[in-house]
Amino acid sequence: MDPEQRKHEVADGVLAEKINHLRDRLYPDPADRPGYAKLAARIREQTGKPMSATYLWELASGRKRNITQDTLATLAEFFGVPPEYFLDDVVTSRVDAQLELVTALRNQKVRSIALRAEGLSDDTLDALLVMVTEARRIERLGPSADTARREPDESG
Amino acid sequence: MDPEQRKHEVADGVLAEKINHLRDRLYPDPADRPGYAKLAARIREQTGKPMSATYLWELASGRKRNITQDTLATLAEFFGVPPEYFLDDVVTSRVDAQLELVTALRNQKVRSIALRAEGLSDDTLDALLVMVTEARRIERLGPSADTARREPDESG
DNA sequence: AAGACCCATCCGCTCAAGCGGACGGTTGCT
DNA sequence: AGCAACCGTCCGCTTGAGCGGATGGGTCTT
Repeated sequence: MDPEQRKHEVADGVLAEKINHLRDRLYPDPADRPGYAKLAARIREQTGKPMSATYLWELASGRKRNITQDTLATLAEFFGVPPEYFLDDVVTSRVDAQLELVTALRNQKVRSIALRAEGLSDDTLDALLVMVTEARRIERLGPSADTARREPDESG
Repeated sequence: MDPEQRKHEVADGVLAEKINHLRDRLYPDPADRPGYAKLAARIREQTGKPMSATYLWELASGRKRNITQDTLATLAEFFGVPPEYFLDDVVTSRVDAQLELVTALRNQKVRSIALRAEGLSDDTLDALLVMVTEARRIERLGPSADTARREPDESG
């Protein structure tokens, strides 16, 4: 199975899967693997922050999922993962889309052009768009990643 | 609490600052800047998730700080930043560098121009820079935020 | 067979996350 | 002057995150 599709269907219970996965990885031997009571006790000892066995089970079984920043930080600290580990979901794709733009804007002159284009009239922007597209053709560059995309928002 | 051994001390206390910073970046013009009531309404419209004006103010003023994953995702989605922005300082500063551009790039056409300008030769970029600057003068727009800045990066 | 543990699961409570509605102050329009 | 709209701020309420303390069932010793 491809791991890209499952993040859509089980987007609700991902947190539970991640906690169980981290517990299994931290205690590979099922014989030595502690239950939620002992695990919560160890989290309390190691991090100094509160953590109850009941709530830990509720999280691991998917009954509760909307955790606060404090709880998230506690789990991340104990399992030795960055806090972002627990919240990478469908938003990741949107970040990727932004990264594409960030790559283009690494050039200082491209940045300047973008900044100075802000606020210009629609007609002027269209004219500039024609120019830059034509310049691309002249310099024998392939079409930009933008040409294929169609985003129907941005009221203005 | 225990203010002794926290590694992300800044990330804890300054959620309020981050929210205010993001609001100021998204609405650079103080005259057009909405209050918490209108801002919350826009968050609701744009994300489809609930968000009250009172709670938004409580967050921005530092009265509440331990937000849940849902609220965090709502804010991140609206402000166009990765959710880690509110957790990690490193991510915060890295994203902040881009936010100024994101403000300008809300316009779809400006985005397209920036994407297509990538890879063009230096001479062509200079020519485009002249054109867009001239267009600004013709349309009676003030100088962009970029014109005053001198950044000594991008050696090549 | 009974005591001592540990397990997953459940019930019910506390308290803060989150919200609705109001208050007084300021700006601007008529 | 009045009204309308918006602002930041406060109060009190509901809801759910998070927890303490049962419960019953399994697996060891003795």
